[in-house]
Amino acid sequence: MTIVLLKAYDRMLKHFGPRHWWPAETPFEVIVGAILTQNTAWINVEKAIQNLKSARVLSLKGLLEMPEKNLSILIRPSGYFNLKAKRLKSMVHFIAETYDGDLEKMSQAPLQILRKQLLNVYGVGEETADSILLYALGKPIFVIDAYTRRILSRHHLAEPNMTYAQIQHLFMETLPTQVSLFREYHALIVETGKTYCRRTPRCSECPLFKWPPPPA
DNA sequence: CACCAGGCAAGTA
DNA sequence: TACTTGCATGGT
Repeated sequence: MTIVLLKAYDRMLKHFGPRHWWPAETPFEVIVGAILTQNTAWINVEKAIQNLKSARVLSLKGLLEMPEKNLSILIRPSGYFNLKAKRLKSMVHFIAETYDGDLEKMSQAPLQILRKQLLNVYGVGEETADSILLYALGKPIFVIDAYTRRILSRHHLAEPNMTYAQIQHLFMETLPTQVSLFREYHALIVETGKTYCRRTPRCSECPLFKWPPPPA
């Protein structure tokens, strides 16, 4: 499995080049984006983020002070706006209360402690928690998303009914524990997924096509 | 027009 | 534990 995953990485890297993810200017923006992108096309998240920037509230203090109702109007383009406004509020309250609003301080905490705390925040599940840990806080944990599942499944490397933890272990017990690798690998999976592995795929042009084991 | 996009929580059995 | 459903905009 080690060779298989590293080979897949090489192919995607050669095809797309380094991604330098996550597409955000600050760690705080990563956290906001991680919540806004839940089951949502990134293009719509960009519009919501831009609205927050234009309103000059894309900061912990800005979101803390803004009424939830106003916030929901700004993030409207990202969909589920009432729900996500509540989730963003929960997140900034958690950071303010637990780490004094200091992401630098937050990133000093141990990975497993942080992960449990994040999963305890309303609106944060495993993927969102791990995205924040890896891309905002620099913690070595591998992010599993819909594209990861779909790509592995189509190449017969995993069953569709495997749990998040099982897929995550597959990567983390196989790859060297390195933040830069985990970041780049997941970024390449998303790029490959977006371009070639949607529900209606373009397998023949995918960098992982005709590579063992091939898609059905 | 129908379908889908980088999930999650709450409800049901 | 293992499903099902609501949440919502914008692009194809």
